[in-house]
Amino acid sequence: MARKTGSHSDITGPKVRDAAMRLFTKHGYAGVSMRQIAAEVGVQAGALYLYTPNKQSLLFTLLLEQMRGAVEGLGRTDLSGPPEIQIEAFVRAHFQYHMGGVQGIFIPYTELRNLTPANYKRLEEMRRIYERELEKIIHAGAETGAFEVADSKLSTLVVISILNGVLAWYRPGGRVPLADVEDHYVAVIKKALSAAC
Amino acid sequence: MARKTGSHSDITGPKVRDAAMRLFTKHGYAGVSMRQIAAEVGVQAGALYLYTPNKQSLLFTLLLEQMRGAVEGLGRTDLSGPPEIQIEAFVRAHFQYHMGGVQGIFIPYTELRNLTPANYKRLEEMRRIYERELEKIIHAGAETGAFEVADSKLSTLVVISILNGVLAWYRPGGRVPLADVEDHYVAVIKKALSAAC
DNA sequence: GCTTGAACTGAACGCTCGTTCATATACGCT
DNA sequence: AGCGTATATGAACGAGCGTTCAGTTCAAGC
Repeated sequence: MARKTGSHSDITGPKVRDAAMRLFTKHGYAGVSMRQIAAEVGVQAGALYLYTPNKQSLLFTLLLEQMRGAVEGLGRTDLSGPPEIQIEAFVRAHFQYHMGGVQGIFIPYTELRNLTPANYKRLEEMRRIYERELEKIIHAGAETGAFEVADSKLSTLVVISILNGVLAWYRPGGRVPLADVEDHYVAVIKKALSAAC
Repeated sequence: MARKTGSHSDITGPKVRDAAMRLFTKHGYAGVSMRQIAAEVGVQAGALYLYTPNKQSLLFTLLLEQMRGAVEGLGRTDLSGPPEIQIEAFVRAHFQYHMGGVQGIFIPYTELRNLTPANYKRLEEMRRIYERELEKIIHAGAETGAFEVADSKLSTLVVISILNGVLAWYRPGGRVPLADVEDHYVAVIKKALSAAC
């Protein structure tokens, strides 16, 4: 047996990425073997190497696509107007890209630790771009008095961690619809940045 | 060579737990080998099995101690008074136990996925106790009108994820002292639960 | 000082890992 | 219809995995 009927790289390629994405998300990079990914695709392990030079590169590519998508999504977002409006747009853009993707599969940023130093550095730069955008909003809000934040860098870290925290608990098909969760987070973050009542 | 000079289980035992804790936290359960842990302790891999029946049990024990400590710490906390005071006490208790431990090493709850189903179930029950305590506070606040939350179960999830998010980014010795971070989180969570301004 | 048991070594076990490669088959093109 | 190549198999590689164990050494009690 060798090549299978109906096999095509346009089909198998995405299947490989999907399977890797799903498994990395569920079990973590170190907890997933190439043979597991291959089994999920319905192929032998060796065949994966037609689609990726190695396991590390597979993770890196997926994370890179994710980060690029997030940054691009932010680029398409209208971040004008007063800070309260800007922050809402940011939160909604973050939600839309991170949660609205293909059936809510998103490799957590924790997996960045499994990258080689060189690969890590590359993604870290993209992440910085993303977070810088948020920091600008918060800083502007602090200047105008729209927000009450003692330390805008600290507040940025907190808001980012709040947003990423959704990935840790939200599962599609749960009791609360995603749109409601999004609204809830918009409200929470706006209040968190606002002046105390 | 066999037994080493000055060797004693009272010394090696804690060393094993410390090393495992540190490495599991940094690289994740699947990313750490027994030989790595042994090397960190300064011992051969076989010697670890004097202190744990297997790798899985090592993780389980550590996570169990953590959860038990968290629940006990909460038990020692005075959770009386109005909801705004209660929630502050809860946040501070959470911080004190999760961040104030031995040089800030704390295995993230993400590692729960590496437990066997039986072990997972046991810890999940303890976590439920912990979160139930928070939910009671939020629910009480919603009843009295001290908090403005549309869905107290959802708010509980969000607050828990916010609190656990600290572990993802905070590193001891950073720019902002831990006490300031704690105050910041107290303020953020109180505002997040409060009525909109 | 001798004996006994606790603490550890170092080698080995069977497996699984990531990766390579000779080989085989199905597809696309002429 | 037949050729070339894209797509796969399946066996194999060395390395590392978790775990076991016979053997060795140190420490402590009599």
